[in-house]
Formats: sequence, C-alpha cells, structure tokens
Amino acid sequence: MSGMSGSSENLERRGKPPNSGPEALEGDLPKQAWTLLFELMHAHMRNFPALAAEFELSPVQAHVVRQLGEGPLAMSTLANYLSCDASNVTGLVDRMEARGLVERRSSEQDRRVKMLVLTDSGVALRERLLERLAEPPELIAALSDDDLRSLRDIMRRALRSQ
Amino acid sequence: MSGMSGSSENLERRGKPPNSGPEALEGDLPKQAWTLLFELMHAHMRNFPALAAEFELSPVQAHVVRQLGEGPLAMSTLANYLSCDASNVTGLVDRMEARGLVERRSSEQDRRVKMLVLTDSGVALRERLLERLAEPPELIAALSDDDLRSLRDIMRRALRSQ
DNA sequence: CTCAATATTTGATGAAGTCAATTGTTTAGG
DNA sequence: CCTAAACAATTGACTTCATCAAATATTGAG
Repeated sequence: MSGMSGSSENLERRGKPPNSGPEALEGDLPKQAWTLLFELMHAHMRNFPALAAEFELSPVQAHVVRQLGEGPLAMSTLANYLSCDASNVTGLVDRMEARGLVERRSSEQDRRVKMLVLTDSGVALRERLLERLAEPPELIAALSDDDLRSLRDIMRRALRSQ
Repeated sequence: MSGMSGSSENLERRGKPPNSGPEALEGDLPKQAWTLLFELMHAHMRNFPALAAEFELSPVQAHVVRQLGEGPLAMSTLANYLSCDASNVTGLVDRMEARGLVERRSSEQDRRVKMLVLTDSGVALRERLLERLAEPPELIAALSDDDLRSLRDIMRRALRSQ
C-alpha cells in the first residue's frame, strides 16, 4: 500500500509457477519427505501416553522429566520449553513434587525465581524413561542397516543446523 | 524346560554379546537412528498445539479432523485411533458437532453405533489443515535434495510394512 | 524512594482424560 | 420365542492440563 513504488511492475514472477518443469512429476520434494515423516511420527505419538503411563507419568510429566535432566531449570524457562502458561507449571510441579520427583529450590541470585531439580528418585526414573524412549518402534527397527545409517546421518545433518 | 533335549547345550550364543565386534563402535544402529528421529519429532511437536490453534482447534480436534477424512467412522473406531476411552469421544464429538465440524449419523445396519462424518465446513477446514500440516519445518526444508529423496524413500519403505 | 518490570502463585473456568454405571440394541443358546 | 451375554454410546464423578486475570513478592532503574 503506502510505499509501493508507483512504477507498475510487470515482473510478476515472485512465487513459483504452480506446475511446470520436472517438479510437476516429483511434486515438492521437501513436502513429500515431510508428509511421510509426519505420518510415521503420528503413528508413533499415538502411544506416547501409554508409554508415559508405564512409569505412572502423564505425557506432560514425562516430557518434563526428560527436559529436566540437563540441570536446574527455572519455572519460567520450563514454561517456555512446554510453550504453556507459567501458571500451568505451578500445578504441574506441585504434583510432581508431591510424588517426590522434583524439588523447588529458591535461587540465591534472584529470590523471585525457583529452580527445579530432579530428586534422586527423579533421576533414577529419568534414566529408565530415556532407555525406554530410545527403543525403536517396529517400523524403524525393521529397516535395513543401509537405510538406518542413511536415516541417522540425515537426521544428524538436519539437527546440526538447529 | 519340558521338552528341551536333555543333551546339555554348550552353545551359549543366544543373546548378543554386550560389547564386541564393530557394533561396539557404532552402538545400536536402530537406536541411534531412532533417537535422532525422536529428537526432531519432539522439537516439531512442541508447536503442534499452536498450529492447531491457527484453525481454532485443540490438538486432539485437529487429529480427529485429520483422521476423519477417509470416510465415516464409528465413535468406537475413533476411540481406538485416539487410543482413549470411548466416553471421552462423546464429549469431544459433542464440542465438534456444536461447532458444525462433524455430524453424528445413526448406522442403519446396527442402531447402536453412530457414524461420524465431516460436514461441508469440516471438509473445507480439513483441506486447509492438511495443507498447513504438509508445510515442512525449517530443519527439513534445509536438507539437500539428495537427502530429501533418501528420506522420502526410507519413510516409504518404513510405512509400507505397516 | 518510587515505579515499572519480572517470577511465581491463586482462583475461576474449560477441555481432555479416566473409571464405573446406565441405556439401548444385537446376537447366541436353550 | 425368549433370555442372557456382549456391545455401542452416554452419563456422572473425578483428575490433569490448559488458559486468563488478578494478587504477591522481588528486582532494578531513575
């Protein structure tokens, strides 16, 4: 609107042409790969709640136990990780503290913040959980060694850029 | 026990030896590949609720809209897909019906079951949702064409065996 | 010292999950 | 045919996860 150059631009070639060239045969490569990956992902995520339940954790609690391994975390930082409201974390941590998995520890530099740490029992649970999470599902375990190596290397490259 | 041949078997080679041979260098290949895949998966799933919210859907509702595309589904079948209790589906569908996304339709063969179908509005929403879901995240879009082709093909092989 | 910003908590509310019990509707056996 | 078991969906009681708005406490800047 406002600042758009008055000179009429006839070069309308911004977005890709919808369907032409060899792309039309393959479709959009990233989209193809992603859609399949997404499907596998969802097929697996369906039983994440059940997996968490093996440890008597809710799905979110399992996620928290997992994230909390890297050392103490402020409540607000955890809220960011979970991308949820800070007030939600209060109750979440209340329940986990009541079950002896985590501890609130007031920060000494800033008495507003409370740092979360896993208790010994929490650490032990986390180790069992991580091992369980690392068990590959059938669909993956059934792949050939070549495919597994490729997959691993591709994932490394994808995650490296993070 | 019972029928096992009495001759003492000295060939104790059942389970793999824990650490020997080239495996020790690579570790467990399926586990490696899976762990990395899982990490990427979780990195992406963190903003699935936000993505669903773009369409004013809860995460579960988004999942339902997605699954419901393949045609009518009985409530109980949906409960299986979601791996949740049937009673949960009642409320879920109540809310989605109230918003005009789905319709309950009594089955004619068996008057106990109610089939779920997307309304026109539901179908329209589903199309927009699927398109949005197919948008590959940065981490994937940044991969080379070679990697994308390999990834796509590996995922196809993995999902084919499903 | 005062005022704005920040971290956590509290309270009200709704969605999503469970389980136990209820209501209709098949379906199988005597 | 009739009764009893099996099944699909619902209801009610209850928990967890999520949001928002408001309260409390602490920090930091001016």
